Amino acid sequence: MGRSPCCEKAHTNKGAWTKEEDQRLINYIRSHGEGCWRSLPTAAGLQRCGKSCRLRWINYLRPDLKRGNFTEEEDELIIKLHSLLGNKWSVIAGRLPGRTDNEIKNYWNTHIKRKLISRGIDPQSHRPLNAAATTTTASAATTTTKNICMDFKNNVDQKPNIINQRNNTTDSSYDETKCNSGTTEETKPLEIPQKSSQQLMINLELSIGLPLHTKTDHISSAESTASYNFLAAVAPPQTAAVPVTAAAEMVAKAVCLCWQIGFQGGGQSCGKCKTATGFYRYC
DNA sequence: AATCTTGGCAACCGCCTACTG
DNA sequence: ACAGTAGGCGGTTGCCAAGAT
Repeated sequence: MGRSPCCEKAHTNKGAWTKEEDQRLINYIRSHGEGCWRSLPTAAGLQRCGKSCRLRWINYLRPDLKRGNFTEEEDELIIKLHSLLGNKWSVIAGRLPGRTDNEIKNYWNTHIKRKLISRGIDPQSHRPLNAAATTTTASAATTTTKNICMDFKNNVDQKPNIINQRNNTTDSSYDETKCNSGTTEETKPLEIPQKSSQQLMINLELSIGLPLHTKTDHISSAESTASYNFLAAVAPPQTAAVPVTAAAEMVAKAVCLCWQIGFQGGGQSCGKCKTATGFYRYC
């Protein structure tokens, strides 16, 4: 049983928006800005539900929307982020400037799912299809954690890369042999295999877990570097623009996963993670 | 040419969460 | 502490265009 409707349905239009309605909404938001969606329809002279206005604006009318097909890079980014975050479309959309959660969700359901299946990868678990079939009973959280394969194999020149874990192709499927279990303790020495130039793409591999460090030593160099690579790959432009050394230092100190994974926009830590001593903790 | 099927996408619905009084 | 509310999110639906028969 849900809440009562957010507006009086008897007096609201439904279905496709007309050009006139679009123009009214655009005009109103241009002069008054976003916010207070409940009162917006009345103020703007629209016979629409506030939610509907918000959706229309966010998904279709916003001026910063990127129209057109998704690029191959965007595809791979979505796949990687989905393997990390699951169906957190809004969070994923936050890492793709100009794309909306609805757009990404639709694109996932219509294109990427098929693409992954054709690669032999289960779109939900991001594992090879035959393997996924045996692990479908695992919880979503467990699956997500297990699928996170931190790849510390960084290039000397810090170029981000996606590393194929099966056949040296661009396939991004999960490989048990290169990831440890759901725990995040990185106890084994890090291997640095040779990679071909074709593999120099975006490194979105990330490990999530509690650090085993003290305040002053709470992030390993490997974690730091890998986190930096992830940041550089998926952070918004303003964050990516931070000089390499400065960014690495920031990552080494500010271990706010909300920020690094993308729960926060604008390259900021979430605030809740910061302790009285100025260091950050996982939250 | 007409009908059926399929794919893509915009929009809606219901639930959840954060905020406020 | 609690209830009410608005905003936000993910899942689902329904419409339409394009392709197949």
